Amino acid sequence: MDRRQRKTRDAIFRAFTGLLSQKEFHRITVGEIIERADIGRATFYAHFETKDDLLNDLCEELFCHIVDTEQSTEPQHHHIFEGDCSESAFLHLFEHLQNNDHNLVSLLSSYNNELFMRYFKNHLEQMVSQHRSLFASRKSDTVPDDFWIHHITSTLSDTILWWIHNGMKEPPKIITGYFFSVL
Amino acid sequence: MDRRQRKTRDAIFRAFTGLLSQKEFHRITVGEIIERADIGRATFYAHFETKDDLLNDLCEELFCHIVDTEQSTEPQHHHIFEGDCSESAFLHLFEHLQNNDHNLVSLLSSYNNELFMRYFKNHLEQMVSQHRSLFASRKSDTVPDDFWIHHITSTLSDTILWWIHNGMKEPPKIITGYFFSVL
DNA sequence: TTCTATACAGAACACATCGTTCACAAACAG
DNA sequence: CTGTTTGTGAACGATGTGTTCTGTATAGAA
Repeated sequence: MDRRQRKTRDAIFRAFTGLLSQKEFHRITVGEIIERADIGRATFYAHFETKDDLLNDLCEELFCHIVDTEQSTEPQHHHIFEGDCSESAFLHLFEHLQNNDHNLVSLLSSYNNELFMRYFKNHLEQMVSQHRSLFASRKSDTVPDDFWIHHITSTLSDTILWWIHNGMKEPPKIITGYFFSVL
Repeated sequence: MDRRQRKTRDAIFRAFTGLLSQKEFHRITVGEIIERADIGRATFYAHFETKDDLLNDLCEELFCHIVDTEQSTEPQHHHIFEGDCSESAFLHLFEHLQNNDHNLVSLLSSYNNELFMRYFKNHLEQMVSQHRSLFASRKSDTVPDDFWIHHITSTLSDTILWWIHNGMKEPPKIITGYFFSVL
């Protein structure tokens, strides 16, 4: 990819995430984005069809990034964590949010938008499904499987949002404990 | 209140809820609303400052309605329900959604918006707080009170949304059962 | 380095939507 | 009937959108 393209694309993303942490998505104008990114109007539309397109691409990028770091750093932590080794995946998620992914946290804490939350929950549901066996013992026989998976995912998502909105005061280990305590 | 005011106000609400079940809030224009409500542009702005204002008022109206019917119909069901009598409040909520409140269900099932969900969750949190004692025995000592209340509320909200998005196939009693099974 | 393709700048454009204004008509209350 | 309130319809400036154009600068290949 052309170096120029990369530069402007990054500039647009930076400007956009900055604005997203300040105001709701639908209150952000293309004019603000290009002013902050210091690019021409036509340039913006050369890269993205609409504002929604930009948001889509940003989501893709953010969650690609999460998956990458999860897979690359998880093995290192496996032997450090002294509990159930499958639980470490979730502990690691909380740690990652606290230490690395300020962009993601900033988006989750501010005016969240529908599309972004959909991406987020999809990602969490994938993760929960992968570790399904971990929760099997906690499941009551009276609820169907799809409801159960949905419930775990929702609880994880709501726990993360509660944590972030309360300033992430609790250390990741404690939050992970909360999460498993209520299941 | 003037009969004319009531008529136009209702016409605006009808047009607005109809449109809300078809498309996202921020894609709805004032032009569409007044065309569907068959009123003049100036009339709309005589009743509501902005589109957001209209949404606000609609939310107020919807949740006032829920509270009214809850309080008026609950006593009749108390002696019919054979389980714990506090659980009947939640059973009743599910029944009410299935039988009476098509407007609310339609809004919850379609493109939901931030403001509307905030109202909804606030209402549920009030309800959960009122019946706090019902959940005390299920609470683990390791989680703090505020997290516990938040978790119950989220679970209730997510259960309702899951139910609606799956076509409300399960009878209210079953769903109430699911809700209490996962706590 | 030189050449060529392509990305960007900057301005102008038509278009849609917003929220306001005003003069006039219709419905209301006493 | 009479004065007041409410709705009508058209027009307005302001703001944002997405496109188009010409000229310039830069990347990457020869």
